[in-house]
Formats: sequence, C-alpha cells, structure tokens
Amino acid sequence: MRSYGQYCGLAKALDVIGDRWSLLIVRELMLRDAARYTDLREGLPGIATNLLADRLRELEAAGIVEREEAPPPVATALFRLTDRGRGLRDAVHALGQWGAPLMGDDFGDDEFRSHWLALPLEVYAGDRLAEAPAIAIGVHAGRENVVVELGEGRVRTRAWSDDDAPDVTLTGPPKLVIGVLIGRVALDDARGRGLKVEGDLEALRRAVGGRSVAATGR
Amino acid sequence: MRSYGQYCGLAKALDVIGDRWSLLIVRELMLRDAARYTDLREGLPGIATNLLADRLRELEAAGIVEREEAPPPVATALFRLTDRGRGLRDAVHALGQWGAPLMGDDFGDDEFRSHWLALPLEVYAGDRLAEAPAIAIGVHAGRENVVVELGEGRVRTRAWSDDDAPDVTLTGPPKLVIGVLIGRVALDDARGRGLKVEGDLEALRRAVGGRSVAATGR
DNA sequence: CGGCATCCACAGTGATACTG
DNA sequence: CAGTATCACTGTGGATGCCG
Repeated sequence: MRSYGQYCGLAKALDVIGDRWSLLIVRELMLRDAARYTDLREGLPGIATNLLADRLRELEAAGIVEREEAPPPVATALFRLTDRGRGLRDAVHALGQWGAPLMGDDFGDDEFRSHWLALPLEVYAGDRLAEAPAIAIGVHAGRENVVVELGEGRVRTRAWSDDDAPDVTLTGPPKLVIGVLIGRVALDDARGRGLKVEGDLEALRRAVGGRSVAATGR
Repeated sequence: MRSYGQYCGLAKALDVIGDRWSLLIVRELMLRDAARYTDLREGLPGIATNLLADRLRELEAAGIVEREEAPPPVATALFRLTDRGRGLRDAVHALGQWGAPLMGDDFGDDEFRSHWLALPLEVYAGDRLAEAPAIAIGVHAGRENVVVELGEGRVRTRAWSDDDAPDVTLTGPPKLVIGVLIGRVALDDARGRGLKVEGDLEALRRAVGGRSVAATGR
C-alpha cells in the first residue's frame, strides 16, 4: 500500500493494515491461534488466492504475522499472529462493535462462518463472562459447527469434533445465538423466536444470565 | 467500496470506512468539530481533491458525516460528524495507539499538522488529564501553531489566533511535545533534548506532572 | 477563493487457470 | 496443499479546468 506520508499514529497504522483484506486476515488469526493457508481461505470467503498470498507476505514483513514451516512429514505452513499482531485486538474489537448495527436480522447473501461468533463474545467477555461458570456450548449457526467454551474470562471456539459432547447445544440464526450469548436477548425470548436449545438448559441459563432485558433483539 | 459480503461486524465496518482516506477524514472531523472543504484538504496532505469530494459523499450517504450549507452571505459548506460518526472514536484511538510506535523520532518526509497532537492526548486524557487543572498551552511544532486547552477532562485544540495568550508555550519536535503532554517524558528531560518552554513553567508542570518516568522517549 | 468535475496514467484487485 | 501466473477491470493520484 502506498504510504499516506503523514506523521500521525492513525495514518501509520493504516499504512500497514489499511489494505483491503488485511484486518480480516488478522481477525481470522485472532480467532484461530494457528491456521493453515486453506483454513484462512475458508474463513475469508470472497478473497482471491493471490491476494491472500500477497497480504500474508505483507503482514509478515510488517511483523504482524509469522509463518512457521512445519517439519517435512507434515510439510504444511502455519500462520500465527505475533505479539505485535495481537496488539490489534482492541482496534478489531472497536471496529467490530461499531459495525455490529450494520448487520441485518437476516444475512441475505452474506457469507457466515460460525467461528466469527467469538468476536462479539470477546467484546462483551470483560463485562459479563469473567466470573461466569465454565461451560461448553455447541453451536449450529452456519455451515461449520463450533463449540464455544466460556470460562476463566476467556472465550474459545473450536471446530466441533465427533467426540465432543458440549453441555448444551444451540441451533438458530447467528444474530439470535449472539444475542443470547452476550446476554442481550433473554433465553426464553430467543426460544420463542426460533432458537433451539438442547441439553443442559439450566447450565446455559447460569452462564449467560437467565433474565436480561427482555424483548428487543437490537 | 466493494462489500466483503460477510456477516461480521468487522467486515461491515470495513465496508463503510475501509476505503482509503475515509478514516483519516473522520480523524480530521473528530479534531475539528466543523470543517470547510479546504480545511479538510489542508489537514489531509496528499489527498486528491476529487477523492476528498468522493469520500465526503460516501461518508454522508453512510450517515457518518453531515453537510451543512451555510446561508447565502457566507455560502460555504460545513462538514461535521454525526453521532454515528463520533462512535468511531474508540476505533480511531485504538488504531492510532497501535500505530504510534511506527512514528520515528524525526518525521523524515512525512507531513505534520499540529492539530494532530490532540489525538494522542485524547487517548491518554482518561488516565491523567481528567482532574488536571485547566491550562492553555501554545504549541509550535508544525507549520500551523495551535493552542491546546486541557481541562475538565477534555482536550481541545484550536488555531492560534493573534489575540491568544496561552499560559505557556512549547516549541520543539512533535514527538517531544507529545511525550511531555502525555507525561511520558519528564519536562526537565525534554528541555534538555531541545524543547523550548516559555511562560508559566510551573503551571505546565502542575498540568502534566513534574516528574514521570525519566529518560526514555519511547 | 472554495468546491468541486474531468481526464488520464498507473497501481491495486479479483476471477480463473495452472503448478510443484 | 499452498501457492504462482495471467489478464480484464476498477480505484487512485496528479493535473488541470470550471464556475459562482
């Protein structure tokens, strides 16, 4: 990217991560710890493969991403955020929060990946999830199924492997799942609006709070 | 800008303010309250005039900026942030803070505008300036001279008009001025490194803290 | 002078195809 | 799996012109 040539922190930041797709790649790596090239492509629907390769090189050169060449037997490269890259967390959260109202009730032609759910959860984690009891929540909201683990003030998502047995399972549209998990939609309300809950409902209730502001999904 | 087509807050935010120059325009408006077209161009060195016009239209359409046509005698349009636009403050702060380490000790060929100083000041305002006594500080650090007013937990900068008589005046490189104002460089230390202080030195000392971590400018 | 619109050369983007 | 190569297309930046 062409530099703005301005002696200003914001301009300098945009010189480095202002390119199209760059921050979305950071998002993927924030949510995944380590990812293969194809994992990234899967999590970035719409990106052209040459752009992904370009951006990874640029981000690596900028010290935001590091590439780890796995040993010959596996022979697959892994990408991770560096400490510097993880420093973008606040910015990603702030932008994500600002953009949240732009997400409609249904997602029309938009692509969706279940692991993206972790982003809004992280934003609200500080407020509410810090002292919540640990729980594993299976989520069917997009094409991939994920397990969201809450506990110790952390949010972790991971692919739902066959031998996973989460405490409770949620099935429904992303907006409703997010609403419940961040406590903005009351559980009973969400169930009335199409959220399917299976398993230990009481554990879920304890984790996300039984009664929050009822009604509104906004 | 072409939409990412992803049902994700971050992606939606970038759909709207991910275009080149857009966030820098928001920065200008954050720092200025209301600005004329030429004020914006002055504060955005390097922007092409057609791009500025384009972006202002886009930002207006997105509900981030509003245009106010001044009445016939003045006949000049004023641009302001809407509430929605002001909601970007956290994101701009986070990105600016992340980018700060990318600013070298001198600014080589970079352009600089004194009113940009207010950005890092705002970031640190919550911590330190909230209960600091009110003070007006004249700053000579770039081509424009500005008066920085601290007080009531707010930071305000404005052009230095002829009849302004700030309590104290700072002259020196931006990095040093910022360092002193956010309390990361001790005042006496900064003076030894080329910062010129004129006027009520004690008032300045009370406002920014006399002794912070000495030495390092980083 | 303030606020653009037009034009053009060129750098960045995105879809597809291909490769070790 | 992890990219590179190609190429049509679009967005950017610089210059300049126009108009109240």
